[in-house]
Amino acid sequence: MATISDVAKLANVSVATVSRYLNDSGYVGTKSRESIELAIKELNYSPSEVARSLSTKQSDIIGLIIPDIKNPFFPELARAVEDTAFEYGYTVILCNSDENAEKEKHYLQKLTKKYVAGIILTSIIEQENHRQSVNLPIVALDRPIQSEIPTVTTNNQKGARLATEYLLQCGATNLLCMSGPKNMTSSQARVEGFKSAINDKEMEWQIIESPYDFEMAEKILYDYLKENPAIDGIFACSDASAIGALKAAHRLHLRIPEDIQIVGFDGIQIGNVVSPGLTTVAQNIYLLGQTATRLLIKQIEGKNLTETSVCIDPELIIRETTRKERTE
Amino acid sequence: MATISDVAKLANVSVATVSRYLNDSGYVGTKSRESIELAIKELNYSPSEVARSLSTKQSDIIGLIIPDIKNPFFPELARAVEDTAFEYGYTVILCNSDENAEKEKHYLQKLTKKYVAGIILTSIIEQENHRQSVNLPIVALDRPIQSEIPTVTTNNQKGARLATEYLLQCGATNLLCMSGPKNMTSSQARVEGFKSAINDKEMEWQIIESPYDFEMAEKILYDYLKENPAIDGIFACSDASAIGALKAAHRLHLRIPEDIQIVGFDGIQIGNVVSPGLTTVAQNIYLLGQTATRLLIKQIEGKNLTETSVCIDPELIIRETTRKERTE
DNA sequence: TTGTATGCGTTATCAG
DNA sequence: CTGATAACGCATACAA
Repeated sequence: MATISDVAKLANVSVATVSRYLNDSGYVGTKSRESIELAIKELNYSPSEVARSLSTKQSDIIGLIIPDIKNPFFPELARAVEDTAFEYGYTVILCNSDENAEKEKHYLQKLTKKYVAGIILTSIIEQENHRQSVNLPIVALDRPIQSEIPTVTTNNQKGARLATEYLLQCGATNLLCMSGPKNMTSSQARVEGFKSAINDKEMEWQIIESPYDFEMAEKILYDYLKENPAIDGIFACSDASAIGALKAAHRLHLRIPEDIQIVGFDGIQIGNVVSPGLTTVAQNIYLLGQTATRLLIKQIEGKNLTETSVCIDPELIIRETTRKERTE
Repeated sequence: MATISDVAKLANVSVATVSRYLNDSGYVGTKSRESIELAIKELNYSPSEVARSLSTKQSDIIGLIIPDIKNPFFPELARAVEDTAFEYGYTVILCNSDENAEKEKHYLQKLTKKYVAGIILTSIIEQENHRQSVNLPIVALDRPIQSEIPTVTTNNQKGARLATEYLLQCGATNLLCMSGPKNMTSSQARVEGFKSAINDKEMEWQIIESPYDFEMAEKILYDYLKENPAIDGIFACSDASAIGALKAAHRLHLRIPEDIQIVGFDGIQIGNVVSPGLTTVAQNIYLLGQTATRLLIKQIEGKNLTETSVCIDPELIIRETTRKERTE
């Protein structure tokens, strides 16, 4: 690996000049420029980012901390982040926190030691004072952390309301809301949305908690539906649990959507391959990741943020787990 | 951020001693040790990995280059890599190459500039001399690159043979093999496996090419099945195309598995949520990633490899897109 | 057992 | 416009 001083020697100039050329900071004469360019070609030189980092105390690495890339929501998000990072010349380190506070902290520290330029965080830890422990640009994704930290989220409440209202329009009269883990603010917001749609309507409804996991959801719902056969509409706070519900309903020989209707939340691809196709409130996952990354890079590059937080509207995608809307 | 010399000062020793303590290389007296430990606590010191990298010309970063994290095969793989890396104290940079040679090269160079410790590569570029262009530990994953580079793959041929033989046992008599892109060696191997199972049996069979993509596969197969209604068994070289085939068959009102049977390849999660559940040749994706990472780390740490390449057997998972095997 | 000095590859300051 | 040179934070050979 050739170094900057190799280039300098070959080009008969000083390293300072080469450095100036590389970063086009300051002047560099035409002659010098030419010989430098030649030397760089000659030596196939390319600057060491590590040395550069040490000097500038910055790198072009972005840390992305998510719960689990296997969770079907995150690949698309990660992809959006990586694409956007790539576009701006950054590179991303992937960290799976498993919703585990210890692991999350570990990564936060590790990333700091690497002089990463900034961090995108999908965190469960809400009470923790992240900004204090790491003195870096951060943006919270999908789940808000603290008021001071820029956040990109979906309008969960609105989405949930949309879903629930649609379910009612489609004739459901006895609703079940499958919430996510209680400590997730996004799940809380979705439950709120559900309630706001029910509002004061006189009808049967109930809420149960279920993890965002196919199999767990299936198990829980199988038992629950057996005990509560009157339920004819389900709003699940995630597509994962919606699909679990779908399977449970199948096992109970319930016809979908005739006997029971289901609406999910997230808009992950699987919802479209399952049959019947899952009606769901789709988050704009790609936009979410892209926006977060752009917000982060703006911070990194010192531009002050005009918008400190952004909330993206989800969209109801109607497929086959709901009946046709009645347009009387 | 405290530095090593801050610690040295506070502990009343030299930086060299602190450094020795940190890496426990060389001697360090009990007294020094104690005061150093104290100072480190005091200052909440933690060494800069960047400076360390510059000095040692090594880092604890592993580069992972894959086609697309959105492709449902890769999240699990990436997770395995990350888990294993984490276990050994490494960290991973995620790169999506989009099967694009330019992008792949770009990342290869970029990673080199970062002094990454090694690279795990799922490459399409077979003719390229990777090892030459980057002088780093590399291991090829899923798809072999060059003979000299350690490779971790699934036994594709064997898996495909298994699948095809099973299809025959289940009574299929007119087979279609949906291959992947021609230039993928893994797809080639699977086609070979298919052929070897057919061997000299007198029967109808044909091969068509289809990308590993739900929608494309569905489109292609819809047209094809319409023209060739006699086909009663499909071996798809990927679960993605198998699922596409499933949807196409649905649209044509073919009953599965009564009218047409399908076996996929990969063992991605979606295969289990789709209905009917997809019979498939499951790769041990996690083991694949874990093995590759271990192999890489061994190289990085200078241990010579006893096994330069490993080939993992896949497993036939029987679900509902095939009929019961006839045990006459 | 410990400290000094030098190098790792860049950037950046400050004289020329 | 250009060139020394200190600094970035750490590792390490060599002395002491």
